[in-house]
Amino acid sequence: MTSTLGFAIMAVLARGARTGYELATAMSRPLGYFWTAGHSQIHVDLQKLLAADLVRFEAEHGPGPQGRKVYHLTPQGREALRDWVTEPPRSRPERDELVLKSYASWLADPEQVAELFRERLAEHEARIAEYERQQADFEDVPAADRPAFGNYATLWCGLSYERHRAAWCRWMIEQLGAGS
Amino acid sequence: MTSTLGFAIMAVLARGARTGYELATAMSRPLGYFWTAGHSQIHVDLQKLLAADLVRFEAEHGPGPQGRKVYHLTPQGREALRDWVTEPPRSRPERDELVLKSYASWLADPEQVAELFRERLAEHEARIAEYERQQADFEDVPAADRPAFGNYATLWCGLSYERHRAAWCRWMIEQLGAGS
DNA sequence: ATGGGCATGTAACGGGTTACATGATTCG
DNA sequence: CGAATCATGTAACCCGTTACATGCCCAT
Repeated sequence: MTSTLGFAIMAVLARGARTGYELATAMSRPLGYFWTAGHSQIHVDLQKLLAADLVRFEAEHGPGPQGRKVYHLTPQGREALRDWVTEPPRSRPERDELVLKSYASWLADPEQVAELFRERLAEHEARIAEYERQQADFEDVPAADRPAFGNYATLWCGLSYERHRAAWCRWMIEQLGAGS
Repeated sequence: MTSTLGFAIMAVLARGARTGYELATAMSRPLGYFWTAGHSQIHVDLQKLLAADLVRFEAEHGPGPQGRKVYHLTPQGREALRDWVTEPPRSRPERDELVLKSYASWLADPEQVAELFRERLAEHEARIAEYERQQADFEDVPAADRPAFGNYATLWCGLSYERHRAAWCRWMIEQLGAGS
């Protein structure tokens, strides 16, 4: 059974061949906002994909103890990825530390809690500005059958998420100030 | 080092003494939208909290092979929880399978992808209706030093999140239909 | 020549899920 | 008396993080 990370790797590979190292940088923060992985896990999963013949690699002479390995999707890999896209996602449990903190916030000093949320708000606002810049680089919404559509769709979601988060932070700050 | 689940347990215990079983039901879906855990993990973590003297229990004669154990926070536990609230959250990596699917959606049949998002949209709309009902049960926003404030804050966040998600689903469905 | 970036991997560990194991109480 | 619910716990396994280990290539 291919893990979700396996599909994430294949989703990147569907846009072009990469080394494990390049996959790791593409999937590290702050890029790749929706699936992150360290290089160790990527190498492990690449070997599983290799065993299932969903990816293959061209060995190249280059840096590293074993040289470069440029991975690409096999036709089966592309097919498996396409089939996976339309399957309903297995829902992962929501785990949000900041929401948990808000749940216990009544115990703490409101001013300190407000400070915590002011810091988060600044982060969200910075990300909103960055995503808006990225969105402005698109002249139009790409057509749904072009790879760029995937980029645009995730960007739209990320922007919407950050705005929702920022709004919540503002509401929290307001509430915490109102009691004084 | 207390795990985040440890703090989640303490956050529930701060509202009143519970058994491990009651903690597990309180932290299972669909309740407890922001931190879930199975009973096995809860028992493991309760033993760690016990070792750190952050919680204690009263043994009661009752059901179960070892009887009931009603856990409550110790003063140190309450203090640790209060201190933790105002510490910045260690950010967990964003991992969102649906966003990943949207990133690879250009590979698949638009109508099938649209169907996937219509199903998700229906789920979000159902949750919005439920959360709105719960929100209506509050007459006012509770004061920031009352436990109910924590409930209201998480509910606010959950509602805002579901609306953002629903909006994204609607946008996706629209885009996927536009190409025909 | 040496330091930083490129590059591939393994090992140890922690947290979480699922399955397994056990048994008391309560209600019909 | 049997089933559902309440209740506690262990074991196997998976996934991910962090740390460790190695070594090439290129620019200064």
